[in-house]
Amino acid sequence: MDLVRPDALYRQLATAIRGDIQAGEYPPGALLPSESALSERYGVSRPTVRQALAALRTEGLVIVRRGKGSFVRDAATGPTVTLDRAIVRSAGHYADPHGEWSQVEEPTAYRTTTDTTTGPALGMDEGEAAFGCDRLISHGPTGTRAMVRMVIPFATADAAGLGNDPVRPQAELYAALEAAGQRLTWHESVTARMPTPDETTALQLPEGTPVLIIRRITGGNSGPLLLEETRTGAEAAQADYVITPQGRPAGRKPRAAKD
Amino acid sequence: MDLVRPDALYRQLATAIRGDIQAGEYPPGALLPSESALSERYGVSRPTVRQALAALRTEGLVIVRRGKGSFVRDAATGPTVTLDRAIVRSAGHYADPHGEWSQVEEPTAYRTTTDTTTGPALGMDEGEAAFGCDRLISHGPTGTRAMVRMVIPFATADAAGLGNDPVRPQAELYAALEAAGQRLTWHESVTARMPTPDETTALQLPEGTPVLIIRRITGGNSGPLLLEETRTGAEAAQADYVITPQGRPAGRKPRAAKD
DNA sequence: TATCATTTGTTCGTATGTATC
DNA sequence: CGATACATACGAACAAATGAT
Repeated sequence: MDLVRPDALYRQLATAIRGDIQAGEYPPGALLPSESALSERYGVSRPTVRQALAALRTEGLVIVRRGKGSFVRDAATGPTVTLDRAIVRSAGHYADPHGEWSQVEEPTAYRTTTDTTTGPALGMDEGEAAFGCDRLISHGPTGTRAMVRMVIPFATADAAGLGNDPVRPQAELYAALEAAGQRLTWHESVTARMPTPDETTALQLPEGTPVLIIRRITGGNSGPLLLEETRTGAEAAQADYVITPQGRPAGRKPRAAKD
Repeated sequence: MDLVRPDALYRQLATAIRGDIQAGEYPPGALLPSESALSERYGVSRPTVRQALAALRTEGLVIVRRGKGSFVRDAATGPTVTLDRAIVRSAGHYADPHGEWSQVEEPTAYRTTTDTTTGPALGMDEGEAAFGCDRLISHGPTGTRAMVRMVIPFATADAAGLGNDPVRPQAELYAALEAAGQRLTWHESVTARMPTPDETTALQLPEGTPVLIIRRITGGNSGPLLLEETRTGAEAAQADYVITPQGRPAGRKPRAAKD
């Protein structure tokens, strides 16, 4: 709990609490200390605590109930509604068919551990080891940026023969997994929230715009294999799904005034 | 500038300023009065003014620059990127498989004309006549609300034999269209933005949460037939897409901590 | 039912720092 | 440099919701 950097106090406090949540100190659904307790523990005033909590609230990390307290939002068991869409069959892979996306900076590969979000999604416990890889890419024609994160459990990396170098394109990963005898399944879900400070700068977001979050879980013969998460400014992006009757390829898109 | 209702002062102030902006008193790009000026004009303290401005900021209506002032945001929406997801072959319809959604109020049916958004999406010109229908529904287990809007061109209503009463469930509509010999295709896109004040109240959204917008266009043998748009708070909803290999039904969902 | 302690919500006053012009 | 404007932070007080007594 170093509150020493030349940054706003409430931001430091938000960062500290955010870290505690992601580290599992406050698991999903848990009750955070009261505002006055936090105020005392960190030696700041209650307005400052409230400002920090407000930030975490817009990030969708925390839910506050008057008279009760602040709770860590639980995306899995909490009041989350799932709008199920049609069941479909995959045609191709995750694609950049026109080669319009380019890297802004070199991908960052690292070792990480599953947290309360990624763990359950991958069917793993919290704190298990995995490879991580972050990419910051940019869409040439529009300049829109996107962050792509992949989380690859060690077991998956072994199964696909990736060794210690999981940094490679998605298509290659999928091919390696299928070559290893996996029959792939995808599950994608789309949601949105207000960005974190990091995302605001990395994605160059204008004020007041949410981030669109597209999470894709690749499943194999016996459970989830890997997780990809794409984040991009919602004001300049949409996720498109085309659903056509069996056996017939997708036709022209119905949007005319697009290009 | 009535600040009399039994609502929080800063909300009333935000509403007042929002009204002035929408009334054109402060056009896009205009400089708002300074915080102290507003404080004096409305007879409230500066922290209260700041709270009101913060609310307008999260709504995306206002941008604040330190040392300069508060400006009406120029909603110049630039070009958008489409993240194409690869999908083929439909299995089911738009569905509420568990019957968990109920109507909050009676559906509102009306006649409307296509605008710059709905027109191109339906392959029509702007200003053509169509039926419209708005529903406000609620998810029983969680209380989450959603607004569903349907736009049905007259030609489609005729083709499906709907007459002047297009107010009926989606599944029935789809069935009628298929019975009329249409081979249906769906195209869905998901995006998000900050809610309008109307949406905030109708959907009972907490501050700082975006709305998720799911637009579905149903296509037939010779072009788009109808448009559905679902809007719901992103903090409690996600759009789910399951993609499985051909011929095999979708398995268990990879999220474990769900049920 | 009524009361009470706890917790968040709202509002004020005040002071200081920092960016802009 | 000084004036203006926003950013941050503290302290204080009361209102309103909640849950337990």
